[in-house]
Amino acid sequence: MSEARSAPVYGGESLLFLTDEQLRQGIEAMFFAYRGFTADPDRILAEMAYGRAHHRAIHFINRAPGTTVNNLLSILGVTKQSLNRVLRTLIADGLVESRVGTVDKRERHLFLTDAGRALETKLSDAQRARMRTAFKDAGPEAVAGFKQVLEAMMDTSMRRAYRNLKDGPT
Amino acid sequence: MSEARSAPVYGGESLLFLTDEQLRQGIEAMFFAYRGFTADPDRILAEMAYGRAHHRAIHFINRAPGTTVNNLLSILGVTKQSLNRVLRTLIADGLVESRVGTVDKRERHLFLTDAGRALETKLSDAQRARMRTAFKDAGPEAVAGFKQVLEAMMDTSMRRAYRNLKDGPT
DNA sequence: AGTTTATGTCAGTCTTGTTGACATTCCAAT
DNA sequence: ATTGGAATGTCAACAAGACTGACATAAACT
Repeated sequence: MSEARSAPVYGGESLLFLTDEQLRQGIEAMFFAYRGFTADPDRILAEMAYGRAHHRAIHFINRAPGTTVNNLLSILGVTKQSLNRVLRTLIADGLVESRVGTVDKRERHLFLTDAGRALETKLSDAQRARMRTAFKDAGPEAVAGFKQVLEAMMDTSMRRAYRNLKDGPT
Repeated sequence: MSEARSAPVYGGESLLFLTDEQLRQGIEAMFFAYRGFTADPDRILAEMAYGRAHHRAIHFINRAPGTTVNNLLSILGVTKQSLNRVLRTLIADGLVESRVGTVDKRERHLFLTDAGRALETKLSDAQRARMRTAFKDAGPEAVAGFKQVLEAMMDTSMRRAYRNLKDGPT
């Protein structure tokens, strides 16, 4: 169907993974895989009145308990108004607790309640199950490559945030 | 911050990539990388009156010229109403052409016009540039692993669609 | 002839994002 | 002590893009 398929580019074995066809495959792999990636938690969230935005907030509050709204904002990359709507419902529903900062009282520190942690577990269990299967099927070396490429694909600021969560703040 | 970080799990080198901490990292890597993945075309689309949905339609029409609406529907995983709105504007703007099927006249076969192909090139150039850099930085083996994990993460039906586009229909 | 399929369209709803405007609180510098 | 700016919250309005449900049309199949 595509030209590149019927007429392969000869550029040495080591460069073949940079052909337009290879890059297109990477793009499509990302598209289809991301759908699978979100499918399981989405099903759970649909049963409640929540969406993906709630999941993201819950995930990162669990990951970095006590994080400020501003910090969460920069990780999620949305406006404060958008996040605030999500947080308001989560707080009202008793899944998230917002504590006024002791050092700086303008800041709100966010924590999951027991109910919030329960939902987080339920959601991430579903998501991790798929990730676990994929990791197991592909093997450790593939997983290392997977993370390497994804990290290289991030914006610089997001790579910082990612490494910060991964290795802890320096 | 997390237990798993301060107290690593000893389960043999070959299983360490299946710890909850490793899986969480995979989840976050997907989240942050997907943002980078869509960032460049999103910027271009924002200048026009288009969004990510238009990009997806254009991408797959370009990838499989002459595809039917129904086929595109199953690849994109949206409702016909949702796709129709996007297609209507693309056809009205002269980027996509819809031809009545010769064999089955109920079907509409979709093609990009010259203008549509021009936009497709512009969008995918931006997206491939990032992918190319990421691939080059990570190296061929990492790329192989990247694709392997992503493929394992897809739903079965999406994996079929992906392979179909990748290797051509059997 | 009747049913199913492919497509299109109208109407209404929901989530999640956006901007802009404005209030409150509080730290920090003058 | 006052003023300026930062962090947060809230209101309103809006748009994209997904959804459901209902209905129309034409073509194909049985």
